[in-house]
Amino acid sequence: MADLSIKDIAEIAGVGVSTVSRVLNDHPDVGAKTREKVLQIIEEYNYIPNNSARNLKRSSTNNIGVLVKGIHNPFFSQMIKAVEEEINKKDYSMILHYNEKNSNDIEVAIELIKEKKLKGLICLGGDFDDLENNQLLNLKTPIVLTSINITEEVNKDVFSSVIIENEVAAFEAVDYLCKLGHKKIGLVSTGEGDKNVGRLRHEGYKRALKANGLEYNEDFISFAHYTFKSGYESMNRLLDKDLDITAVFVTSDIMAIGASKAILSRGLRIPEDISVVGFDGIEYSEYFHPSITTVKQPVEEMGRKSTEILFHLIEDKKEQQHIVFKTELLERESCKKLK
Amino acid sequence: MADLSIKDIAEIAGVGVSTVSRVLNDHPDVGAKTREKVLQIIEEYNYIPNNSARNLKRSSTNNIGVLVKGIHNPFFSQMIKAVEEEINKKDYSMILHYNEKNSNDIEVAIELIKEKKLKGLICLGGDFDDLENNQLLNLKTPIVLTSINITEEVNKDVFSSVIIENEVAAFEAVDYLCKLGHKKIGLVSTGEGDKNVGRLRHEGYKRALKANGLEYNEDFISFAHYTFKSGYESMNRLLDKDLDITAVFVTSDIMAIGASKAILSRGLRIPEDISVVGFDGIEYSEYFHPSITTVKQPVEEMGRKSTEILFHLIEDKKEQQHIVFKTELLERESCKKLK
DNA sequence: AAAGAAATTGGAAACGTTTCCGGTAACGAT
DNA sequence: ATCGTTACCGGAAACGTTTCCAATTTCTTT
Repeated sequence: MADLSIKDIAEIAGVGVSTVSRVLNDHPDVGAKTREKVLQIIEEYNYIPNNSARNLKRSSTNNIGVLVKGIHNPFFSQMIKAVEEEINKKDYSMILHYNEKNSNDIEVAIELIKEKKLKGLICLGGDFDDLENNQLLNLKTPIVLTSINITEEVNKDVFSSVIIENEVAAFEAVDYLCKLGHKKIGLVSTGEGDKNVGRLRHEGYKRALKANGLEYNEDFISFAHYTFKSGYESMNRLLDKDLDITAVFVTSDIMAIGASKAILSRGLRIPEDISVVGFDGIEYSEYFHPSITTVKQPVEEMGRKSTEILFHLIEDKKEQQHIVFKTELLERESCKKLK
Repeated sequence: MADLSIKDIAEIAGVGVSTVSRVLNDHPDVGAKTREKVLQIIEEYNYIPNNSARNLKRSSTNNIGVLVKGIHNPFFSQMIKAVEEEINKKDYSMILHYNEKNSNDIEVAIELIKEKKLKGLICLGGDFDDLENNQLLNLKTPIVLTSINITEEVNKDVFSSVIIENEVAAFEAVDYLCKLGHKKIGLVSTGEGDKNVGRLRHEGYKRALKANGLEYNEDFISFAHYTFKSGYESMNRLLDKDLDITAVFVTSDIMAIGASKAILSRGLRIPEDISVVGFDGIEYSEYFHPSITTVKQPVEEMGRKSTEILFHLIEDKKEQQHIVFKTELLERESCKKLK
């Protein structure tokens, strides 16, 4: 049978449609007995309100967009999962969209918001810096940037954000290697084009070297992007230089796994010959052999918090929030103390 | 400014709203010049039709549901990506939903379809066997099961499916080990509760042993579910039995990585002491060290095909399709020939 | 040129909600 | 009994489309 409408329910319950609507939306002025009866009929006939009609009338949807740059990174898969769970609890729908590597994230976001009439958007990774004439601002849709570094101070009034202390975290990681006695520490990191988290991790590396009286040398840097393969190749380029590095900091776990593979494939040992520290704390790094010491981001928490902020923005129209999470260095098998 | 409506466009273009609607929907009977003019106005004013109104009128949505069991498996992440791309090309929206480990997949599917008024559903993994009184049938929403084995013949009229030859693929994997001279081959596989692909891979293992004159022995079997950790633990249980196995077939790559980690952590070598064959062909198995020989599923193709079938079902109301893909054994570093 | 057919167009109803507005009922106070 | 207040409720308009139907224009055919 065709779906029941609110009119049918009203008729069955012997009340007006507006009354049913009020019950449905928890509006106050409806008598207790009437409310009870209507609720019972709804239950009995398994009535589900038509969302399209609702959305049309309310001129908005229940759609939350999630825009992801770099699906292949399990770090984001995990985050998506957490986000989905939160969204689902509140009876919104998650519309997932993956961004190509070279797409203009801002443009895609705008189009997505307009086209799907999104009520809010969460962006996982990507670049949202070059905001021209407040395109995004005047469509008034709340946006949360997660794992994205906002460089322009002014943009903090446009977006909310959830992030970690990338610079500090990287500092701690490299400082850890220094304290273990390493003097020649390589860096495998995302390129200079990366104004986002990659740059900050790079900065942390620099600062840690300096703090430990070591010289920063560009020869020790090799660029990559967020894939196994790129980490592998980048590490190989670094090793080809014969710099006798004893440790390497890699700014993401999947790259760290690629890099580790490169090291091991050459017959070098981890950590005996080269120590490795990764970044992210995905499960993969724990099950690599040897397990990889890494900087763990509280990924689920970050996902949940992002969603929570978004709902605040949507429901209460509060001002933007900027949350910074702490990270934790997980010591595992991939690092060795030099004597 | 508020969004333009079709009425505004009609007015600007000096035509009736129905004409604009016809242009929008590629209906035939509208004159070439009028069509041209309307199109130009639409372009100029950047008009985007209101989807809620559309959906209401059409009494359906553009939402394609994707129901995933086991997000943590990168095999599915990859698949989701492929599916998303296809869905996006056709200007539908993907609504992603993750299923809990112990949820009733059929119930969730039904609820999802009703609640989100889905136009179609793709299920990645899960269990859709115990179909009671055609609950799903009479809501008439096309459903494609991917990587799910349909055991009840009658259900092939209810769902379409995309799958690989699990039994054959597993046979080939184990046969490969046999041909390398292995006599004592362990199996790490999903439990007996798994009526799905796990069972078939288990069957393939059995048949390969038999075909090579080896005895099937339950002692050599250890059960797990699809996580790194479970693969790790399961392998440890197997090794604890001191059966002197020289090879193990693991029915998914993430489990295989966990299992390999267990082997290596004991100081055993791969492949010198134990050979390992995995299943799926995820990228990580290539970057594990040693890289893991595995059965590669054409995951992107499978995702694309699933979506394609779904669109056929939606648009042409064709009959159900059941596609079986071929797999490929990728020989890598984790297997050794016994002399 | 007239008639009929075909192509093109506009008007209006309908989809299922929400919400404004007004109305009735109940009740206490006078 | 009348009035005013409050609580509760129903009718109907409106949201922005699609589509049926009828009307108008254009084209063919004679």
